[in-house]
Amino acid sequence: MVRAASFRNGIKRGVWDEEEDNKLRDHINRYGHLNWRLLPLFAGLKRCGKSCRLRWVNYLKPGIRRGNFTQEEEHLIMQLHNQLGNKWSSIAAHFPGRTDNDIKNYWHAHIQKRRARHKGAATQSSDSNSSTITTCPNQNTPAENIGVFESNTDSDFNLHNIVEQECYGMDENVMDLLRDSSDYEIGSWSLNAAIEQDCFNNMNFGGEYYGKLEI
DNA sequence: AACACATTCAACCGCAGTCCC
DNA sequence: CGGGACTGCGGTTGAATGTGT
Repeated sequence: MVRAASFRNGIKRGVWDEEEDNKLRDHINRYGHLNWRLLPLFAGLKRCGKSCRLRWVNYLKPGIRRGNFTQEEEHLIMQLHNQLGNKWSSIAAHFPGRTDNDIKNYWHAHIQKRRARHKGAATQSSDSNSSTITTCPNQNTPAENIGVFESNTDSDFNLHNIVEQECYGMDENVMDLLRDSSDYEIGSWSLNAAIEQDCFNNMNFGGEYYGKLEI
């Protein structure tokens, strides 16, 4: 899963081995990293400074947290991404121990792909689904009233359909939040949860797209 | 078992911003 | 002010690993 080690102009590239990690860790623990360009020279590494910095920042620095992201973390990533865009370092600042690279990878590997899947499914389902939604968009409804959501769970119309059909110009991140809800098929709980998390307010979601949702 | 395709994630690349002379 | 050196960031790559056929 890593690039094979190779040399170019005397500089080693690719995967780091344990000995290199130890050299880098020991050197920084002793002397710090005031100058990344000169650091490999003094640490006895055949790497460029950039590579050393990346290795330290993403993997060797104490306190780095690895492993799976929790659902809460994923939701927060989506919220922050909506606010900040692809400012991975700013997003990572909200996750102690997580690196921007980790979050960026997670975003591309999980969240974006899931969206693509959902979009594909939405196209298919909307073709065969004859349900219609009546909304009152553009009512300039205050944000605190946005969450009004009336759902008849006996009908075949539920949050799933709303989200998958993307009928409201709904923000992608909000849709992801709703999709992830355990009672996605019913919807009311997850919408409330999203409201509780201030998703709508934070995402410039209020008023512009939603009035009262009537189904 | 063997192959093909998909996924993951560590690492590289290029660019922009900052600092210093 | 201009230019070079350096750092940090975001986009992208590519090889190992996983999964399906």
